[in-house]
Amino acid sequence: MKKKVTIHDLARILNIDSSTVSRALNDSSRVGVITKKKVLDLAKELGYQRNLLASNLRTNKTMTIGVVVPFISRHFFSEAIDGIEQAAADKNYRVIIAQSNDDFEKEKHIIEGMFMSRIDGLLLSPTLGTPSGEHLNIFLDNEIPVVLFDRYYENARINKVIIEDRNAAFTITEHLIKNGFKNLIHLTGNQDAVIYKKRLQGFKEAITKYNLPFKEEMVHSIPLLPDQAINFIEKLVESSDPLPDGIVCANDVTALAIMKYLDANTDVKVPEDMAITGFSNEPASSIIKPELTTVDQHSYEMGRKAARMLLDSIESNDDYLSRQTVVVRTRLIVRGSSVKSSKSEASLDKFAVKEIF
Amino acid sequence: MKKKVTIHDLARILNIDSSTVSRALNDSSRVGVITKKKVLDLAKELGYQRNLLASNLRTNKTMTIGVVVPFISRHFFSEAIDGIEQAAADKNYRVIIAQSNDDFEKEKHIIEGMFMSRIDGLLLSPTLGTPSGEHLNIFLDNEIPVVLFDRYYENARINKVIIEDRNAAFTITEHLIKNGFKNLIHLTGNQDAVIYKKRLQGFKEAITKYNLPFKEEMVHSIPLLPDQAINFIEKLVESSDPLPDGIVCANDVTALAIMKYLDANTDVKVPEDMAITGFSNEPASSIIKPELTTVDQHSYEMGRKAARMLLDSIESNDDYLSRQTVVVRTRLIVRGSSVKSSKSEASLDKFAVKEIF
DNA sequence: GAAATTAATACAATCGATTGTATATTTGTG
DNA sequence: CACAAATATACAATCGATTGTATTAATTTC
Repeated sequence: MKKKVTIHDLARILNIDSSTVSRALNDSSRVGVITKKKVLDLAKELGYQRNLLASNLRTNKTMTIGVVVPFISRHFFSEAIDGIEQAAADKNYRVIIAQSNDDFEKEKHIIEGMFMSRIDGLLLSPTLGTPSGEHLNIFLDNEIPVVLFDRYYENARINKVIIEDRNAAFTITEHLIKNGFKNLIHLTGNQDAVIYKKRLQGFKEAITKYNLPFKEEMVHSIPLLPDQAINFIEKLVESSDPLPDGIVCANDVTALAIMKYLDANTDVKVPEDMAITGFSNEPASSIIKPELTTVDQHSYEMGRKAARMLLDSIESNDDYLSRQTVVVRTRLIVRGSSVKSSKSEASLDKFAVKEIF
Repeated sequence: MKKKVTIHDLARILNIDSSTVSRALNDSSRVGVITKKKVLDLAKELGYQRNLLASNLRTNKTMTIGVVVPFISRHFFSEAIDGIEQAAADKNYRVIIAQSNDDFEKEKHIIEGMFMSRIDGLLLSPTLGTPSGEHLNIFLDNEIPVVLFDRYYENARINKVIIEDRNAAFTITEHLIKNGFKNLIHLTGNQDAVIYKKRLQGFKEAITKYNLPFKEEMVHSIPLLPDQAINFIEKLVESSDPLPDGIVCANDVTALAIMKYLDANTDVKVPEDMAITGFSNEPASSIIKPELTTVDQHSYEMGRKAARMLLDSIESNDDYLSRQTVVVRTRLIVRGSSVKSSKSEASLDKFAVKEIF
């Protein structure tokens, strides 16, 4: 690897001190216009690029925030990242992104790496099933701002931007009940994850509110991935008699997998025989037929809010300790998978959207 | 922000020199076991974390590679990133990811930032429609390895990992022709982008080979995004009489949008009245009904290969100049959108998969 | 036991940029 | 013109870690 151009090279060539070069490059008023021009011209000519390692080391600031999410490919997260990048760009911060693949050890490793790289702040949507965020202590102990988004730890005193999972799950379940589906089950994920716990609560509350019988067997907890969902629905169809007339899934990918399975391998029609709902509004949920009723989480907004909160924390070291939680509104998106075509609510506003809070 | 623990803090407390602390932390044989243990224990106790800015500055190595893609949410890219991360982890390299949103200025900005952060190598899938990679010169001039993947510049002497776009497009078009679709059109993107140019070539070659008439009107070039595709198909259905009986789309998202549109707003049935094919095998392409015939690009493999190539370049400074191009095999995935259910090829192997190259 | 090795640690320079202080030069003021 | 103020630049320390060289202490060898 070749030696890169440094301010010292520029200084030597121009016969001036490197401090003057540095100030010229930073457009300081302490350098004369002629010298400044000479420096800038030469820098351009030689392709000088500031060494951020040196610069950041000296200034103790990297103007960089780290973002760690479970899967960058999930629509929710990639949209959120768009929002984060927007907010960061507004304040001239760089963003570095990494994914944990929902693997706690990987998350820990990434976070340590980011700490060692001295990022100015961290945005994290943590691995599911990790009840406490102790690995974040390097950041917290060193007073480097951290903001969690979407996923979070129930008791940790960390800034966060979240949705009202309980409420959203309540509303989507209520929607099913009002549309005549009364024999519901709930497909949920790891109950150590707050978001799934809350969604289950919402489901249960809706059942209870409408005086339907709640039984533990109505709740099935599995890793919320497509193949697991297929295993689940396969067994359900074989064994369960009568079948439930509605499944409230805690995410979209499982809902989609179930719909695909039912269509390809059974006579069960969605929504006539069974309604299906998801959670997150992945793009594929409006590709499938019938389209999937789901909850939109305003991912872009959420990312932007979380980033703003983080940047505020970074720039005002003082009130950093005032931990806050921002709750982002969600939207129920009613689509074909949950309304029998004859139904009134359905025909009236087939693609109804309802803000939940 | 609090002062972070440094090797000098550890040195002062233990009454030894910071160089000894450094060597102890790096498990050098030049430090006695007792001292080593004392250092390690204290480091743990105080939560010491190496400052990579300082370390990398001194060693002139960051053990980090940068990855820049147009959209991290596209299945192809996120899978490729998985492959990259795997290959990098094998060699203890960190990966930082950024997305250009297919915006050249943003890409340039990101790349400059990565250069200033002194990454050891760059993996890039560049913005479409930028015919030359001059902004990569900072890297090339400084002999920092760059590997392009999927998208590339036609004439640049840069290592790359690509697919045989022409061949793949030829095969998918040929597949349509063999299945009785002979009045085909091609929906393509920006012709400054090599990949789309090659796909068009492949389309044209197949048409020619089977002695079908080729007319320029058969090719439609638009920004390959869903809403643009809907505009296109809307006008096509209105104006064109007779309609083509097949559309070869240069990517999946436009193919999906077209299928959705036809199903919701017209009587045109896929594939009976019109076959549709895509390119890239996005997850939604197997969610839609009928499922979408498309080309799989072995994205994970491609990412891994590209990363390996990059890491090899990084670790052997000598033969860096031997530019090479690796071509990854593609697979034709035949699904429902291109085979009339009565057709023989269809019934024989409905979900046929064919390696192309 | 004295000289020669080896082991363990200290000293000091360095990576590239920033920044407070000092110095030299120019300009302005009465 | 002499002195103060402003301008332009140089000097030197610093950020935190690494690393070549020097020094001291401990061990081995004959």
